Amino acid sequence: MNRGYNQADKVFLAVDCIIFGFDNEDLKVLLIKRDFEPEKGKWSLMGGFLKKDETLNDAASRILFKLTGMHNIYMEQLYSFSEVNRDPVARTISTSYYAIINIEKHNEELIANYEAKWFSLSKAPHLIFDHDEMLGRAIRRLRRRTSISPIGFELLPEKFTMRQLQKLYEAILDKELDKRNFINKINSMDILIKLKEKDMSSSTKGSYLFMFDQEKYDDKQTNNFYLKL
Amino acid sequence: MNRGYNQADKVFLAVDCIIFGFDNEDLKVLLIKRDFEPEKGKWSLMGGFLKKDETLNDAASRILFKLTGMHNIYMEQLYSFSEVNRDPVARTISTSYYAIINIEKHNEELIANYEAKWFSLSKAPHLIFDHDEMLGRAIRRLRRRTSISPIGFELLPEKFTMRQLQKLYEAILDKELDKRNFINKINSMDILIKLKEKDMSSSTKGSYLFMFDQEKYDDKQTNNFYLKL
DNA sequence: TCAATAAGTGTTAATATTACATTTATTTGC
DNA sequence: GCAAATAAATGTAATATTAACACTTATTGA
Repeated sequence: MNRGYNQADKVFLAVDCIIFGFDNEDLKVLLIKRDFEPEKGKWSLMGGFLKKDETLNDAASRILFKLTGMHNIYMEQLYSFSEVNRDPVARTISTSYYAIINIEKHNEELIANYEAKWFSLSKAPHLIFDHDEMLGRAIRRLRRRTSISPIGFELLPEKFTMRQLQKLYEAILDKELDKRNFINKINSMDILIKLKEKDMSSSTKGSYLFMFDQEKYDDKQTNNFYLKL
Repeated sequence: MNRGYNQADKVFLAVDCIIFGFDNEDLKVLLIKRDFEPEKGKWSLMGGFLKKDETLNDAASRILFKLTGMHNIYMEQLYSFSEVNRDPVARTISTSYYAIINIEKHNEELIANYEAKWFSLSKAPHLIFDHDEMLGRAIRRLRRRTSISPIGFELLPEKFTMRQLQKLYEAILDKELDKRNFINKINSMDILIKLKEKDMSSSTKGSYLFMFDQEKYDDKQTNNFYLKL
């Protein structure tokens, strides 16, 4: 019977990735300079087409790997964009994913191939198609995620100082936080392990390094809580 | 150049709708009995294919209208499902939408055509394909939505009692709420207009009827807040 | 040794949330 | 017409959470 399966309604399905990173100062997004038409030379999110035998998640992973050389990147599906003329070449629906990676772990060469660059959110250029909206939604989602699940594991080096973690939250939420209150709240989440080691780079006194307690972190990420910052 | 636009990768894109309603007791979902293969005779979400010249939102509206006879239904895109073999007939990706409607306003005839039925969430049957997962995600999203934007306008009659509103929240959140605290919190949102009229059906004393203040309601819906219940 | 720098640390006040019980208005049955 | 029954309406006190706030400590280098 195959009711409704009309070949004419078939569409291209693309995946576009909003890749976030953190350089200890700003929250950044990785953008590529398109080297093909349409919109050649303009800034864009990294994307690609869904292939016959892969899921959207597979496609997103593949696309992320292509640009960063990294596997097992944290990512989350965001939203599917479907304006009829959003892509001038052919009817294409695009499902956006946001990913968060450790900015130091990506493969520089690959990034250079794509003429990709990290941009602070406040300095990101205008993007092609509806990519600006994709980015906007991703930022909102990321901000909201801070209140229902811990964040940072994917964005920070293995060992980090409390101040680095605070700067990360400040960058994501785009607001300043009180040092003492922040520490108290993070501690009450009980996801950090305080090391004996100190980081001496930022002060003469040195500051203790922390690691995430993987198990507790994963648990909090799965079983949502509520954190007000 | 049309890099990457390979005809072979084109897919069918479907939209499936999770339609919520409220009968003053339970939160319900509207399901249809499939009268076509595959899975003929089984319960399913109402769905359809994205057509050439419409957006996903358009498609969802069209599908909702087909089943309920209603226009301008509140709805929200949820998630796109893309397991390779999720649909046994052809590679089909499905974007799910959840909608909330006033259960008394739908068109009974249309519903009968589809052998559709309202099910309390706790009594919903198993659904075809990945529709159980779609429903699960929709419930979670609806629950979360209660804490960031007001709810009820789409689910209640124009005039309603405070108790009805409370029952609605209790049904959505699946937990009992304290009457006085509930009233205080709802009042602090400042989205209701208290009428002089009373509803006499539920008690001898009668209880005041309320309406939503459309403007304030819309404002709260747009500019999120946080409501803890 | 002192000046400079960032780290580390607790308490109090304000606000928000929860728990909780009595009175009121009206109808109906005696 | 009075009593009983029913659900509505209402406020306060206790507890928990959040926000505001400033001084001491360790260390380096001038």
